[in-house]
Amino acid sequence: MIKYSRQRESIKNFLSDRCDHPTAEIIYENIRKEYPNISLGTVYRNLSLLAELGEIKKISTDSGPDRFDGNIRPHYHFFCRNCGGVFDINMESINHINTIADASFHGSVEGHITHFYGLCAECLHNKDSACINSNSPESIKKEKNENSIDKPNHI
Amino acid sequence: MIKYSRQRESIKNFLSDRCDHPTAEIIYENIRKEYPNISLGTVYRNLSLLAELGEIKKISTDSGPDRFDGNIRPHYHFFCRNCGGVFDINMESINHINTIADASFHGSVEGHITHFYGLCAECLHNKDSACINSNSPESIKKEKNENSIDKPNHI
DNA sequence: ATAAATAATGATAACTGTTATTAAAATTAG
DNA sequence: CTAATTTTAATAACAGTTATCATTATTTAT
Repeated sequence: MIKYSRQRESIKNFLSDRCDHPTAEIIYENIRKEYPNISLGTVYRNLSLLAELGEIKKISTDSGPDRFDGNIRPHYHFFCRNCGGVFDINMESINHINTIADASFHGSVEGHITHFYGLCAECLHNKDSACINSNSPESIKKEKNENSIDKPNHI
Repeated sequence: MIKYSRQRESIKNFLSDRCDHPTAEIIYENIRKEYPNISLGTVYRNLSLLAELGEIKKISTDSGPDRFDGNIRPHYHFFCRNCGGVFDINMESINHINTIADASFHGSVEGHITHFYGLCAECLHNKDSACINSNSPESIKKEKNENSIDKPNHI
C-alpha cells in the first residue's frame, strides 16, 4: 500500500511545471524552499517511485546525473554538446526503426531509446562568438585536447 | 606523446577477440591472467584512452557499468531485458531519423544514440519455461512488485 | 475521535562505478 | 647508456545513488 506524502506531491508538482529536465539535486534544492527539512534520499526515493508508477520519466544520460521529466507523453530528447542542456523534440514517430532492427536480429525487438545530440538553437547562433560557456562539455574537451595527446607512435 | 604499454595492448587485443561487450571489471579479471599485478585504475585509464583515440567504443548503459566494444564499425546494440545481455545488430542505416528530428527542432541535430531492447533469441525461446535467469533485471523487477505496491489511494 | 497498524520521512551510512594522486617502473629520445 | 617523459600499481577520493533505521505522518479499525 502506498500512502500519500506531501513531499511526493510537491516533487510531482514541481516537475510538472518545468520543461528543463532537472536533476535530483536541483529538485532537492527547490523542494527545500517549501520543505526545508526534506532529505536528498527522500527526493531520490520518490523520483524512483513516481517513475515506477509511470507518473514521471527518468532520463539516463551518458555521463552525469539522471534527469527527470514530468511530461510522460511520448517524445524525444536532444542533448546540446555545447551547453549540456536537454531539450524536448516533439517529432513524428520513428517506431519503424524497431521493425528495421527486428529484421536483422534473432530475438524480438520491443522498443528503443534514442537520444539526439548537436547544438541547441542558442549555442548554434553563438557559435562564432567568444561567449562560450566555459563549463560546457565542449570547452572541457577542448581544454583536455590542448594539454595532452599529440600522436601515438605505437598502438 | 603517447608511449606504448603492454597492458594497453593486451586490453585492446582482449576486446578485439570478444563480441559480448564486457565491462571494465570483466576486462580487468581477464587481463589479470596475463598481468596479475595490473590495477583496475589502469584498465579504466586505458579504456578511456582507447575510446578517445577511436580504437574502441564505450557503450553507456541506463544502469550498471559501462561496456566496451572492440568493433568500431557502425552498428547498433540490443539490450535483453531478461538476461541483461548486450548484442550487436548489423542493420541498415537509420540516419534519416536525424533529419526527421532536425525538422522539429530549433538547433542542429548532428547525430543520435539508439539502444534497442526486448528479448534476445535465447530468452525468447525459453519464455514459457521455468528456467529463467534469477539474476536478470526482469526477475528482480518481478520480485519487487510481488512484495510491495498494490494501488495508491492518493496521488 | 482515538488507538493501532503501517508506510514515509530525515539523517546518515554504505555502496557502485569511476577518476585522481603519487612514488616507482617502463618506455622512448638523445 | 643516460635523461626525459609516460605509464603503472596502489590507493584515496569522488559522484551519484541506494540502504538502514529510529521517528513521524498517514491510514485503518474501533
